Amino acid sequence: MAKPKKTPRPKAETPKGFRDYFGAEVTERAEMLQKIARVYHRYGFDAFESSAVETVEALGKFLPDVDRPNEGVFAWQEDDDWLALRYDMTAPLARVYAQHRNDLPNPYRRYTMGPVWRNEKPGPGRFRQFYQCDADTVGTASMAADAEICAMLSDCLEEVGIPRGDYVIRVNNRKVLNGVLDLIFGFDSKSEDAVLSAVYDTEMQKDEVLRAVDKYDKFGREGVQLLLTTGREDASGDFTEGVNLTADQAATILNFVEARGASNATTIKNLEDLLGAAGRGLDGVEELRTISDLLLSAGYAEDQIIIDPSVVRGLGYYTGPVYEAELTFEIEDEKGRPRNFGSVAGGGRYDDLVKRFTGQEVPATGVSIGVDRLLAALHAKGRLDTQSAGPVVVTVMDRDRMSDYQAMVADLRNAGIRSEVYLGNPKNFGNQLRYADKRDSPAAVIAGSDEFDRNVVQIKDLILGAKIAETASLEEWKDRPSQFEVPRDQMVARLREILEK
RNA sequence: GCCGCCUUAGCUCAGUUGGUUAGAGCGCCUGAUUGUGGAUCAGGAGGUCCCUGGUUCGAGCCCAGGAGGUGGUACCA
Repeated sequence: MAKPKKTPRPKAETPKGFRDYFGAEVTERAEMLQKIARVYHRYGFDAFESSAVETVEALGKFLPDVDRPNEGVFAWQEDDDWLALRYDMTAPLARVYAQHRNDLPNPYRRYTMGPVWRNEKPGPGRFRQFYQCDADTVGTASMAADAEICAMLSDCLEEVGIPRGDYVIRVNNRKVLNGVLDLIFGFDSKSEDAVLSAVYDTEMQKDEVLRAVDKYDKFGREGVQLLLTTGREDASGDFTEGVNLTADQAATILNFVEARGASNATTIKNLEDLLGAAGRGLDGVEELRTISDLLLSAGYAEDQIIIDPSVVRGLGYYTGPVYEAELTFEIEDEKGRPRNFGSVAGGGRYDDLVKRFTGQEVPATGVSIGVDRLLAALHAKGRLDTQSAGPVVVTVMDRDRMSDYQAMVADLRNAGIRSEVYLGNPKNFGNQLRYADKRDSPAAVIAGSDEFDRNVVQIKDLILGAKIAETASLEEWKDRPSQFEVPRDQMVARLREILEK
C-alpha cells in the first residue's frame, strides 16, 4: 500500500491585486455602466464589444521580452503566437478599425465597456483587473470631435450623480508641451541637420521632462523643479535622478505648467506670450482655442471644463488635445486624513495609433472612464444609497405546509416583489429572523397552523422593528409592536405598502 | 525594481527583563426563550504566535535568512 500522500489544501484566497464583488457592489456598477452607456448612446456612438484577448503584436509595443515576459500585461504563448489580456480599450479599437475599415462608416464612433487587466503592482484602490467605459471617434481630425468628447464626459459625470462644481475637466494639448520643449532644447529634433545621437538624447530627455511635469499635482512646484534639475529624495529616503536641466530651463517649463489664468481666454493668451514665434506649439494653442470656443457656445461653462497646461497624461500615444476629469470634493480615508482622489477619467487625441496597422494616418480621439474609481469616490462621499433592499422572507413554521409557503412567494413574485422562502433548517425560528436581518429584508411573513386555520398571515416590519428595538425595553419589545396580522388575500397589498416607505 | 514599516484567534489588537497552561474586545455557536431580530445573562468553539535555521536550561519575545502584507517611490499603454 502506498502511503496516502496528503495533498495540501488549496488556500481560499483571491490572487494579489484582484478582488471579489458581492451583491450591491455588482448591481451598483452595472447601474453606473448603464447610465454612462445611455449618455454615450445619446451622443450617437454605437455599442461595440471585442474579445478580452488580443495578440501581443496587435496590442502594441509592449512585447513581453525574455527577461520580463509578463511586465505590464498578462501574456502567454500559444503555438508561435503571444497572446495577452487587453490592458485598455483603445489598442483593440485601433486593431478593429484597421481590420474592418472598409465596412465601417467614416468617421466611426463606438462605445464599449468591460474589464481590462494590468500586470503591475497593485496600490490602494488600484487593482489588476478593473472596468473601463470608453467612447472614441475614429476618422476625423476635427476639433469638434474633441470638444464633443469633453462635453459628453461632463454629462456622464453629472448623470452618475456628481453635480456641477464637484468635478472639473482639464484640457491641455500635447503640441503645446512639445512646443515648449523645442524652445528649451533650442531646435526641432525632426529637422534635417540634427545629429542622430543628439536627437536620441534629446528625445529621451523630453520624455523625462514630461514625466516630471506629470507629477506636478503630486509634488508641487518645488518637487518638479528638483526633478527637472538635480533630482529628488522621497519620504522613504529613495532618490530619483533629475533631468539635469539648468535652473533657467526648468523655470521656463514651470512657467508653462503654471500658465493657467482666470479664464480660458487668459490661459490661451499666456501660452501665446510664452511661446513667442515658435512653430508647432502655436498650432496646439489654436486647437485649444477652438475647443474652448465650441464648448462655450454649447453651454459648457468654465467651471466645468477648463484649459490647464499642467495636464500631461503619461507619455502615451497622445498627439494633440488631452483631457482629464478630476473630482474636486475632498474625501477622507479610513484614518480621517483628507485624500485626493485623482483623476477618474481621461483621454485625448491619438492620430498615429491606427497607422501602425495600415500605414495611413487615421486621426482619432476618445475618452475612458475608470468606473471602479468613480464608484469608490461616490462611496467615499456617501453619494450612493448603499442600502440594498433584501428580499421579503417567508418564514417556515410548519415544514408540512411548504407548498403554502411557496404559494405565498409565488404571489409576491408575480406582484414584482423580491421574495423567498427560508430554505435553511427551520427548526430554530429565531434563526430565520436573524437570517432575514442579515439579508437586510424589509419584512418577514410568518404563518403557522394557527394562522392557516384562520386564513391570515403575520407581517413583521423589520425596519420599523429595528428602530423600535433601539429604545424599547424588553417588555415593549416582546410585545411585537412592529408586527400585525392581515388576511391572506391582503398580504401582497400590505407588503407593498411597507416596501414603498 | 528601490526604500521604510509590519506579521499573535474570523476581525481589531495586548503580551512586562527571555520563564511554566499565550490573553482581551468584537464577531461566531449553544442555552435562558423548541412561535419571534435587539439588549442582558450563562456557557462554548476557535491558535503552525508567518516560515526556516541559530543562540539559550528555556524563544511569541533575541540573531540570520526567506516569505507575505502594507506605505512611499520608480515604471505604467
